[in-house]
Amino acid sequence: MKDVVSRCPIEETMRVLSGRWPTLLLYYLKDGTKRFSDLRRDNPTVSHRMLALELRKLEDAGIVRRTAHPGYPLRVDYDLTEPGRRLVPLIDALGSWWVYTEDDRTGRSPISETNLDTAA
Amino acid sequence: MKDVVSRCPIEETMRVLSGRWPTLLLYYLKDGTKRFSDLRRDNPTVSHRMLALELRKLEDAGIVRRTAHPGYPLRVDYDLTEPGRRLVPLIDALGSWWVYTEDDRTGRSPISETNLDTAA
DNA sequence: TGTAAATTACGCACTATTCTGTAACCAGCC
DNA sequence: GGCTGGTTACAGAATAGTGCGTAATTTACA
Repeated sequence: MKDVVSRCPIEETMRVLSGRWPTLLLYYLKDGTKRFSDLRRDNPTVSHRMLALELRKLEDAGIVRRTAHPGYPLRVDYDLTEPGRRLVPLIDALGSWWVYTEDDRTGRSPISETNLDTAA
Repeated sequence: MKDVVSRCPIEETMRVLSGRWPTLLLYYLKDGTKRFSDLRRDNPTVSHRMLALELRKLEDAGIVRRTAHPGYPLRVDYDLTEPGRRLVPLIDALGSWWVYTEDDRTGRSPISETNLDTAA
């Protein structure tokens, strides 16, 4: 349980993306810059604490950029970094995979092994 | 915490892939059919309980196929389904993303926003 | 030849660890 | 005092690991 520092990039990636919120936040942030309160509104089920925690995790991972504006009622903007933006289409691809393979996964197609012509 | 049954395919996908083991198992299974004990050998840090649990989760998700051979000593084979195999390159892409964006994520390139020429 | 031990893929109960939410509090400025 | 973003303290829930039990057959060995 220490921290085995797996050199495996897939594991590293999943360490950041695992959980319920990271991909959701990516989803909302791809529209552009958002504030803390915007993100809470976008996703009312995330708690104040979780949002702060997850945003910081994504920031530490270099996926999200945090910009604090000095001044009165505090203002902090969040947006995706370059790497973050490059991640978005990959996440989308996973969503497409889910939709596209639905019949196969749920066993609608009993001969999922034999349709070699459609594969590739 | 009930189960909000998010209709979002990305959330659904992440629900299956989240955690430490699913992508790892996918990684080992892409080589072909493996037995329970093979997978334990491949990844000595996973407990047998976790392995059984995760394999079943992947099976339920339609990503992994379980084939039990009757008779004792018990023998069970695991391999990827069609959807599972289609998932592999997407997972690999995440790994590549991690490696490829490393400099940007870790802040090696202070002008990660301005190198528009290199992007796309 | 008989008995004990190993094998394989688990299930179950118990414990340790981690995650998540609630609530309260803090900061600075109107 | 109110607004915004954030942190801490605590509690309960979810998750993960350890170890034991099980099945029927093979092997080990005296």
